[in-house]
Amino acid sequence: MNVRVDPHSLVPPSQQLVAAVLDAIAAGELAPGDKLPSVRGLAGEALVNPNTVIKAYRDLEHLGATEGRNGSGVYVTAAGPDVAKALRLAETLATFQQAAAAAVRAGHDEQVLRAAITQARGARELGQGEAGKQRSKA
Amino acid sequence: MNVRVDPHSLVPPSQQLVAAVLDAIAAGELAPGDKLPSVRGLAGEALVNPNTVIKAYRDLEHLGATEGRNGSGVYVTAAGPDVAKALRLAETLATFQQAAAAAVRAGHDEQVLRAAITQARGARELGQGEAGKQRSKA
DNA sequence: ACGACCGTCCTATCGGTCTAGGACGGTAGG
DNA sequence: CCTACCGTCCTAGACCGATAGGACGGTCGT
Repeated sequence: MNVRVDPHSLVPPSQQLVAAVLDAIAAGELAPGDKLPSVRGLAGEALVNPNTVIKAYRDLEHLGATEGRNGSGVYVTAAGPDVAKALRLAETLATFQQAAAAAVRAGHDEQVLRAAITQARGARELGQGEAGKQRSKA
Repeated sequence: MNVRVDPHSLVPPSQQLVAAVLDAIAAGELAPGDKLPSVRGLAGEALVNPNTVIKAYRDLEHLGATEGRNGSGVYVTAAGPDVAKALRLAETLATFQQAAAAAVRAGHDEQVLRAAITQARGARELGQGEAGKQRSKA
């Protein structure tokens, strides 16, 4: 799972962790019933405080994507993939609309923006292969 | 000028003010030599602290878009429009690329995204008329 | 000269977030 | 049973940005 956390970003580390976990669930990297990394383990890997991971896991539980079992671990719920995908669809569309409006307002040519989309799709198809490998290996 | 500041946003109020002023300069709403709103006036209008406006004005001066004259006011520099346009072009393209990549990764159809661009362009052409009126009136 | 307005600076405080470190009880495998 | 690991909670502190309020000197029209 992608656990890179940028401490200089405007979006707080805990939210970056939430997004990373949701991405992993939506991508099928974490399936329902799978156990998430331990609080201390993920904290060490992402170089953040365990309390920050706790907060992220609590947010994920409130979203219904995961459930924590005391003393055992945090697990992906059956509804996890649906929740993660729905959230990502809504969020990314909203931010994309804002970004598109801002870019158009700044004077960017529509053709340049379309090219950026095509480029993003191309870059995605390359990375998609790796994700599939990781899943089949798990 | 658009001085709406969202206190709940992740981007700090001072940066929102910077963006709003740059937008106004890039749109021609504020021409070189024009005086920006007073620190206290803008603070009252945007419902923020005068110190927050001071910080925004200082950032704008560092960018080279404005210059403050002690006791008189803050004025748009000759290079202001160029600076503002260049900044907006670079910033909006970067955020657009990120948003596009995220949207594609989330599974959005390329056609949906293209439609969002077209829609943004349509919305812009409507608002552009007002901006032109305001400028010709000034 | 005077008064209103201006930008600037200063100190103190508050709120949110992350960090630090320790403690508790539950779970599970040997 | 016992040990290791787990999630959870707590207190305390640091940090950053915005807020609050006051003070200073410069500018400009009258």
